[in-house]
Amino acid sequence: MLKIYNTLTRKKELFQPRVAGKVGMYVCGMTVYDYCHIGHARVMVVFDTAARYFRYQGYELTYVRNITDIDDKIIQRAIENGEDYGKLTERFIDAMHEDERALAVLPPDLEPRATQSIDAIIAMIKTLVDKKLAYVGGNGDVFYAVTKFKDYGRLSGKNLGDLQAGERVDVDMAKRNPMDFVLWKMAKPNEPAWDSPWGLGRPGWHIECSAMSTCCLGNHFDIHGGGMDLQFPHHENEIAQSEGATGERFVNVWMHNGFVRVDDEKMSKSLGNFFTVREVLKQYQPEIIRVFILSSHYRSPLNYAGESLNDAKAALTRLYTALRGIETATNAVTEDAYKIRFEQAMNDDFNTPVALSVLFDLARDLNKAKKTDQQQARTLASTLKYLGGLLGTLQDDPEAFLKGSGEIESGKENIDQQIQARIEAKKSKDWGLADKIRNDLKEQGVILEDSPDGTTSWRRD
RNA sequence: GGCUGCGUAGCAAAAUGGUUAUGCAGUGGCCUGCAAAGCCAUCUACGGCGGUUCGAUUCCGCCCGCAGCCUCCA
Repeated sequence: MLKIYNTLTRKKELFQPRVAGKVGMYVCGMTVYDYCHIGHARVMVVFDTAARYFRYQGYELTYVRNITDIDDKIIQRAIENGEDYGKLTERFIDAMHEDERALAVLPPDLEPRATQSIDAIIAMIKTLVDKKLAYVGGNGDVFYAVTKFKDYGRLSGKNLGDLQAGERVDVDMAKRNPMDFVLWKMAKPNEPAWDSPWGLGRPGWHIECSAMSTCCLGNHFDIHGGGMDLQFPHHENEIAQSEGATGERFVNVWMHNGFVRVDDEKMSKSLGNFFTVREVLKQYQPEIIRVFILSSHYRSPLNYAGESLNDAKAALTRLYTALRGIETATNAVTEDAYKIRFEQAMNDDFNTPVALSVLFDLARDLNKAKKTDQQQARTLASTLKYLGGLLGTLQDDPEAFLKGSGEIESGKENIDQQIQARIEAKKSKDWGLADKIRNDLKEQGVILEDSPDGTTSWRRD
């Protein structure tokens, strides 16, 4: 029985789909004006893992993750670059999809874009204006009147009184209440704009998610996810908009993932302490990043450091080393004991660190079986690969992972030659030469491993 | 200031009212020409002070420290 921590109730709850056997999940995606960093990668990997698990559990899942392709930052970046904003967003959408594929993140079922959802956005704003939940401000922008929504602040545990006491809020005189937020923003000259009942302009950030999620999944759906920082005000505002407009409950379960940190500080664009996915990929194989992300629970902070990536690499190396040289069959019988433990972990609010620990126990068993019982070894290896697959890992050929992908062929040939030379040296008991070859290769980052049968295999350090 | 959440061994990271997490690193052993890998054994814990309890790292209170949100941010 799957339990999920619901931000709304601050408790783990038994997951009960609105419609038996079906799940609708919406996740706030990227604003595409720059490359994805590791924090974005975490959202992608975390919810991809959840999506995979829902499907594994037999649910018919509709997974929606939007793209914010119009907002202030995009416009600003386009101006800085002297680039058409549409060209800019296309570029970064492509880059995002590339990163996603690298991290074995399966595409969501629907990926709506703000600029392609303008009609739905305008319709929702219109409803809100008609219901007097929204008004046109002094500057022509349309605002949501937060005081008209009784539950405002419930998700983030805030109340309007406390918020208004905050002094850092820039009071916009066009608003009636400082906490009111913009639904439709009037265009300045030469800005991208769409026609609306309130004039040429563009949607505010919060409304697009309300419009796109209800469009794709209906007024009321199961799960809404995103980073912790979106809890307030973004998700709070979404609730106000959607429930205000439809009069129905919006979302049953709110899931928020924790941040990636650098030196105990949030990794973010504004702090400038971020590492892009493509940057990290130059140094580490993509699967290492994925395992790094899954090695901590999705709600916990995840500290980014070279050391942590190295840990993930070592962990993954152990698993692939266990799988090395064993035939795995896709339809093979799986070891139920491990499968059960794995599922128990995942059922407990997607506890991937525990799920991974099950894989390590399995690997130990597999290593033992390799020496004694080949049939059992195959079963365990198949189970390991199968369970790993549920986390989106261990699907590579073990040799390919251990030898490093994108290896230069000539490099490989050279290594093979050296290994041959060393085998000859060993045959003539020239240990000095044999050790020299091994050390030379080690300095090139190649580690040799002799088998009892006289053959030698290698892997990258 | 208000509201969330966190504080676990050398590092990372989980669970749990009494019994092995797990990965890396360390130590001893097996294996090996020697290594590596693997296997076996093993050492390092639960921020501080009180309370509840037969018993608390685990529940409660207070304190200290840290982070996040309250402003665009995954």
